[in-house]
Amino acid sequence: MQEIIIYFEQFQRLTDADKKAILATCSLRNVDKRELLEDFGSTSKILYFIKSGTARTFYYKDGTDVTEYFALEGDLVTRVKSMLTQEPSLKAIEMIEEGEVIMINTLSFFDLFDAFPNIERLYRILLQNAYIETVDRLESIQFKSARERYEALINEDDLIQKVPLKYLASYLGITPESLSRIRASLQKKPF
Amino acid sequence: MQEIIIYFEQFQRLTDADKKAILATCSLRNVDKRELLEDFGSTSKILYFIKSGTARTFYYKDGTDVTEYFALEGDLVTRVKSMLTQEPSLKAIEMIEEGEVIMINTLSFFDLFDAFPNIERLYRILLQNAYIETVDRLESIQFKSARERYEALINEDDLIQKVPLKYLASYLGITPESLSRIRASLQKKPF
DNA sequence: CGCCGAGTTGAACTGAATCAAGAAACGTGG
DNA sequence: CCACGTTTCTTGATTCAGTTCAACTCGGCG
Repeated sequence: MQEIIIYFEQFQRLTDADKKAILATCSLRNVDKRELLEDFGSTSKILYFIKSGTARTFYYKDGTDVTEYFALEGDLVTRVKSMLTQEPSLKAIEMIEEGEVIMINTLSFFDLFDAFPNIERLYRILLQNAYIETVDRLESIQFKSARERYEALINEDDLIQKVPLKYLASYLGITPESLSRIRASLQKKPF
Repeated sequence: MQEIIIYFEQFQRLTDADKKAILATCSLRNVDKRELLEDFGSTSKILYFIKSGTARTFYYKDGTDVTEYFALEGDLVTRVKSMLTQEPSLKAIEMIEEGEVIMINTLSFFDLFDAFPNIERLYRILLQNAYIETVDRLESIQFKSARERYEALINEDDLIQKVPLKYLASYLGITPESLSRIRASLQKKPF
């Protein structure tokens, strides 16, 4: 489970004791394609790190499936609001491609804060980054056209192209038909 | 400056020592209408609490003035990204109505974290709340019509109705003309 | 007063949604 | 490993919310 330590150390230098404490809150899980990491209605107590595979958080909005977020290899996922408020979530986390995830027990993890200040700092930085990402995404939805948003998305990580189109469409806030047309038009003039 | 303590205690119980430490990082400022609390290009080192008056953060997007956020009486405002990353901001904070603000020196405030765990916790909660608010706003922009967004906005705090229409429009991600039409149509059938 | 920015109203235009139908890809069972 | 049915993706025609551009009105301030 070293992957997660390597990931964390991008943001905050950790001592051996820090690392050991973190690893004690973690466990591994293999997940099949289509399997749910977390189901609707439950309260989030786990933060997932995607070792391999692809996941998404999604929910039903007026009966249609809406993808809120994609987690590719090396990303963290959780149902943020539920994890932060400890209220049941209306969202679920599903594996799009089978893979392996590291599960961080958030309650044990939060308990480390008193004894391990680096870990609390790390957590704060993760939270800040996620926040900034959301603010940026808000701006992009508000002021960019569907096409610009799609282009920005594949530029930032082209792995995302292997995700089924219908999931991508709802993530971008457009219909699958529109996304299909955007793709077709990019084929013709990809500049 | 008790107002800010009262505000904070909604989220985290504070000892007298906590309060004293917080107040030592605060100062007061009277601000005129149209005056900038923070100008473009500077790096954010202050978190503002609006004692009275109204403020907004805004920036120029392709030459047009875009309001990112409104802060009414009893709200906190800052240029989040710049405050968190300590990079210069392309945004500014302006007073829409003259009033009085409490300025929290964030660098001193962050320095309190080691000695005052309650304050670090408080900060984390504030960050979490702001994050959740942003996630909700993202969802509303993505899935609600302009009219629904406007209705939701005035429902949550009708003080916002006294803000000039053009600022409201860009906040909602629509043109002033569209907002004017929405208002006109609500006059006719306000149900 | 008269000007100027803010708000309103109208008409034409456009990006994306909707509805509908066909093509391709996918997986499951024989 | 193929055949069939289901799901996913594409393409077309139409509609609609919101934009753009332009002209006009109103209210406040010098």
